[in-house]
Amino acid sequence: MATDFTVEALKQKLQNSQYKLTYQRKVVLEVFVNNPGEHLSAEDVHDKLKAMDADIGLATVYRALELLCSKDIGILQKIEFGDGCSRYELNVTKENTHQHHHMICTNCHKVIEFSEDMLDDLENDIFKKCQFKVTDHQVKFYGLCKDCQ
Amino acid sequence: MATDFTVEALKQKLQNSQYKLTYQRKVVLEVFVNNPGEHLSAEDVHDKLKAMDADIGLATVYRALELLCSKDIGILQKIEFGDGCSRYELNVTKENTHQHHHMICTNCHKVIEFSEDMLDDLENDIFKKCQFKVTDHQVKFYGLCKDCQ
DNA sequence: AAATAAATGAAAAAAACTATCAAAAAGACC
DNA sequence: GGTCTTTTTGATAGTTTTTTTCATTTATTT
Repeated sequence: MATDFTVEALKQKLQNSQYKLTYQRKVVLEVFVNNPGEHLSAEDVHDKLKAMDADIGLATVYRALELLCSKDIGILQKIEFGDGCSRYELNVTKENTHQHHHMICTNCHKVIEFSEDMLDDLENDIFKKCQFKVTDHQVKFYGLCKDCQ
Repeated sequence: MATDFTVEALKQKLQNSQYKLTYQRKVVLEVFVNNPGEHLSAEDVHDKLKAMDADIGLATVYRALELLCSKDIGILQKIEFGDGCSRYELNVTKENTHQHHHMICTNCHKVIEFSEDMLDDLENDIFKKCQFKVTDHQVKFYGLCKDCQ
């Protein structure tokens, strides 16, 4: 069951939790669908919307991002790269699907994705040793990309 | 070769890069040595210093934290837990040493450490597939701690 | 001890985000 | 369709964290 990023799916999820499907929420999702693989800040989303003649308020962008990241909706995922602002991307995590990791080049600051997970052993180990039930994880690798070595 | 958090080691590293050993940098390091396992924000460090009668400027705390985290010094490590501020801890990462991971309870927001690494296979795989040379990593697990399940 | 280069403190400024509240829009009901 | 109720939005002000500025102080070199 791959995650579905259509407006229909959004509408469904919103209605399941008593939220309304608004133009603003729709176009925020659109920005992510139209810019796959990018890690956008609230400001980035706001700018891209302006460029596509959908000039919605910045506060609304923040509110939409928060909602789309919430446990209820879960269409987006928030990531911290330590560059002073939160960034967001489509949430491709699902029970049976593997998660991807981020590799950050410490020289050119490019962010590359790595789509294998391989953390199942570690998560099982954590549960055995600490009784901590892992539901999600975020992994960042720092190092030198192909071009910067 | 375990990392050494003495003032002598700090002095050495600073001098290697033309930095000066100041009282302020010394006491910032001291706070971390005296509070092992804690993830302190700049504000936290500033407060703890005030409490030990070393009331240095907050801007200086920020500057010391940045320097101690830099590649040149590398005595501290910056972590983002997504709670609105950057946090810092002693950097225990070293070539042959295993890194620890953070587990964050999504219910009570407690942060627990897990001291096994187990990412060598994944890092080797990354190098084979992407020619990305990993030098460091940061792993965060989200889930429910023992008390919150 | 004097010179010089770097670091500090205090305050202002910047940046990212959040709260407020009146006006507008969405969905429900007839 | 139109009306009602509740949610959402936009604009702005406010908060919080972090950075910059610049005159003064401190560390190291000579």
